[in-house]
Amino acid sequence: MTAAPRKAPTAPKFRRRADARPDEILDAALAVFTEKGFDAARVDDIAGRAGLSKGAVYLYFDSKEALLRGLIEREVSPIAMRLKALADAGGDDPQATLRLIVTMATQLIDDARVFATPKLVLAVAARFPEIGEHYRKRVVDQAIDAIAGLHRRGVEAGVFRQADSGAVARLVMGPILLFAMRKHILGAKDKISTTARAEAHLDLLFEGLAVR
Amino acid sequence: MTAAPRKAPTAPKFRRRADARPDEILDAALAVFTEKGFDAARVDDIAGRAGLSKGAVYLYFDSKEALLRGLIEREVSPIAMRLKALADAGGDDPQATLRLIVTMATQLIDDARVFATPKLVLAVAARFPEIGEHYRKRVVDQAIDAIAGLHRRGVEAGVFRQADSGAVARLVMGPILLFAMRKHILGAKDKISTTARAEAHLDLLFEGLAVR
DNA sequence: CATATATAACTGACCGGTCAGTCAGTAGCA
DNA sequence: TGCTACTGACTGACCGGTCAGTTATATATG
Repeated sequence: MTAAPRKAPTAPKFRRRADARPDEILDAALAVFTEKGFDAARVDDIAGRAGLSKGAVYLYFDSKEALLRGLIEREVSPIAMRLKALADAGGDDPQATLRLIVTMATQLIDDARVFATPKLVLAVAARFPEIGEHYRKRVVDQAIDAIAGLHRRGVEAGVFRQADSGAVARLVMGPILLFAMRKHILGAKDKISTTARAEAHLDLLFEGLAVR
Repeated sequence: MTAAPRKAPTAPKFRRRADARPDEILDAALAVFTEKGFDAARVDDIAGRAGLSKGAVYLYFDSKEALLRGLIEREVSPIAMRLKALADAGGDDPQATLRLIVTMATQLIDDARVFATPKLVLAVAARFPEIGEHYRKRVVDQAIDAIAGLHRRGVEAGVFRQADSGAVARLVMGPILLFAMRKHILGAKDKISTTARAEAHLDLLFEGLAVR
């Protein structure tokens, strides 16, 4: 909250940090948008949390909507990267790769900060359809395609059964998303460990429900 | 939009229908909230769509927020009912019941009107946590519990493999939810038939991915 | 090192538009 | 004639966005 004085006995009212500002403002915007929604969030609140006045925010962003767009934009790339990294990890062993993806995704999405952007996107998508669509194309569909591709390679390699690859992708992602939504959006607080959850998911994923 | 005149050559400016009003207003509210979000929706819009003036809305509801709460309340029960009906259908054959549930749920949620309330809940849950929690307890968790119970009965009957019932429930619901979200919130428009999707889901659900 | 000058970073009071909620009055009905 | 359902103009608060003025820092000068 209060800026640390450097040496002068009187703390300066503000410091010049033009290059760090945009990121600080976006951090604050993500926090406030996530917790109040886009409309209910006041630019004043965002400015306050970033340690600036409202006017300063408008030095870096044209409008409240620009704040939203800039935020989504900044958050999308890292997630897309992470997805790519997950999919590329050990591409020659589809089974092990799938285990890795499920385990990591389960753990990642359990973190409220990681899920903050998806949560925000879900909340604003009705008002800003392009944001929703952009997010789907760059994140959701990338993940789905990666898993579908992984499945196809696994079928060729003889380690996966023949099946609809799209359905496989949904079977991998769906349960993880469902849990995250219950927890981060609908306020559930079950206390199963992420590893236990991933293991149970993987067991069912590979073996199915049928007795044999 | 325009009220149908009953017999008079000049259409009356309004009709006395006090008992039908609340539902009409809630219908309009659901439409406008879903399409614009809670804040961006104007009470004037809702009134207009219901064929009334804004003042009339306040004869039936205390506030905009009361409109939201009344709406969720009204929409929760039917869905809970429907879930109960699905779960109770043919309780002595767990396998067939699961097939039925997946097929029906896949079809139901494909309808934008059916998914309108869940979509709205997801959007407002950040601002009104009790609404999210209420919806989870009365709808989401009911569905999860119903499927988990079904699985346990199936295990006892020897038709399902032993497994974590919670994980089974997520494996049943998750993929359906994921598809609905992509379609209704993120604007995806794939054109797989619902029956094909349900079949692919069921195949994987029962048989899993492992080769045998 | 001290002082003057320039300018970038920032503040906060203010304006204008929007909208939830109110209420005095009007239309339909019995 | 009286009652109920309803209208629509109005109000008051709120908030996005602006801008004249202030403060911190960099640079120039002695």
